[in-house]
Amino acid sequence: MERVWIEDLGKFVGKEVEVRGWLFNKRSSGKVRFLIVRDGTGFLQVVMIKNDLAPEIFNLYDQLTYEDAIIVRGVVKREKRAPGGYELLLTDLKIHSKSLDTYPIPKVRPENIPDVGKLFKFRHLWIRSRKQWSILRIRDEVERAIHDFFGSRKFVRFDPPIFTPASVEGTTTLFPVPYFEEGEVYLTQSGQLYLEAGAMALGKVYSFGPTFRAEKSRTRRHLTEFWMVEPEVAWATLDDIMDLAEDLIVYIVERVLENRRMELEILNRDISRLEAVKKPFPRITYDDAAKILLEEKEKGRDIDFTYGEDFGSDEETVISERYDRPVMITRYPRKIKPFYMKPDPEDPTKVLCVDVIAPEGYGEIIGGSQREDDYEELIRRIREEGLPEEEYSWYLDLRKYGSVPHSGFGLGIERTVAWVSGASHVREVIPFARTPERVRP
RNA sequence: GGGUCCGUAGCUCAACAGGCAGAGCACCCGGCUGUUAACCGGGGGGUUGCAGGUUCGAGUCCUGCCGGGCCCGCCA
Repeated sequence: MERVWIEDLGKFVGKEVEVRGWLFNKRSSGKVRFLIVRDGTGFLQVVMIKNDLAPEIFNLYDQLTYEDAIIVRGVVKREKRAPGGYELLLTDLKIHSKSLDTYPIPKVRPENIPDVGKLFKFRHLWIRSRKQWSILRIRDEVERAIHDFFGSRKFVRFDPPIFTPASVEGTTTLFPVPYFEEGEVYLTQSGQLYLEAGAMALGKVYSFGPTFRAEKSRTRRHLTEFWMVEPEVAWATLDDIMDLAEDLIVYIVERVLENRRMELEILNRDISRLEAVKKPFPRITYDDAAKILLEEKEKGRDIDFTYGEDFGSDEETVISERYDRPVMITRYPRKIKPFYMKPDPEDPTKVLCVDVIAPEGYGEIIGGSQREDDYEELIRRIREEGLPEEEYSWYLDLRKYGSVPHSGFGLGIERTVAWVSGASHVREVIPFARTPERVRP
């Protein structure tokens, strides 16, 4: 008999197969009993009919409790009444191992679902639930889409170091790590400076990996450990990478709609909001965005924004509400952006940068820029920021030996997955979230 | 760093103005031949986060401590 995964059951209609998994739920109406079995690839209704089964098998039902590991055999049937469209008419059942205690997470009643925050102490079990299962499968699809996107455009994956001696963005906080005679190094906040070196060597590169920020940010959009994808392209201008960012986001959303529709439905995601994500995205400047905020303020909305400062998350939401797709905001004031961004030749008080704000209040998912490629100008900026010049000597070499225009951006995986899946908090979209107050489990 | 809310059964929550600590789910027992996070009947389950105070009497009021949630700033 063939052992199959639930996601492949459609290929075995009429055949007797074996499924190995865990008991997700059970119900009985006497002589007909139902098991919901999950095996990681899906959820399956299993039917036990008293007259068709030996009593010692039929009665095993009474022993079953949540999350027992079980092995079921039966005949696959197409069945409208079954969730998922297929069910298994049981012929044999084995309890591989019993749950030793009451399962700590209620799974049956929607009104009994604890606050998301409280569930994190059970994260190792919580990921077995339908919604978390769906979110993690969407995350996988997003990540896979990203690799396929860059692969098809012949970008070379370039893995920057995790241990770094200096900060990319001097203002944010770093996690120090003891490092032999060196004393202290830091966990990376961004691979960008290394990616710029990679772009000069390999043309089009991207990195995909974890980054760390020791910010005590307690919001639904922050983690201390999060994943980023960062492309960097030689000879690319700001407009070039804005096109790239737009294509990437559209592709990610398309792929999720194509391959993870069932999961979106389990999450009650409004799919029409995702279907609206098509090219072109609106492109506005910082000054345009500031005007929008001013208009909204005149309409009586409570907006606390001063021209010249960065947008807060409330302001981002107000701006994004005007559009049904991500909005790209360019040319922020130079003084609120890091040293490596190139000033706008038409207005040197601004830099050639872009933030992409996701719809529905999910906030900034991309930050990118055209990089300063002039040697003298870059030194000047490093000194202006009071950064340790010696640490940047290798970075300056990139401008010394055949400097070219180049641009790149970073896309936050968790914020993107949270937006696409409709999750309320980025902690839900990574298997084991790290926040200032939680590193367990 | 700032603001705000909450700790009662394994989980979610009640308990009016201080007066016998309760319900749903989970768990155990019984019933039901197509259930749809089924349903019906019964049962076991508590140091009310910890320490102190006020009171005839504290889950409830006061003080301190511990733990947690949500929002903002910073950012992706």
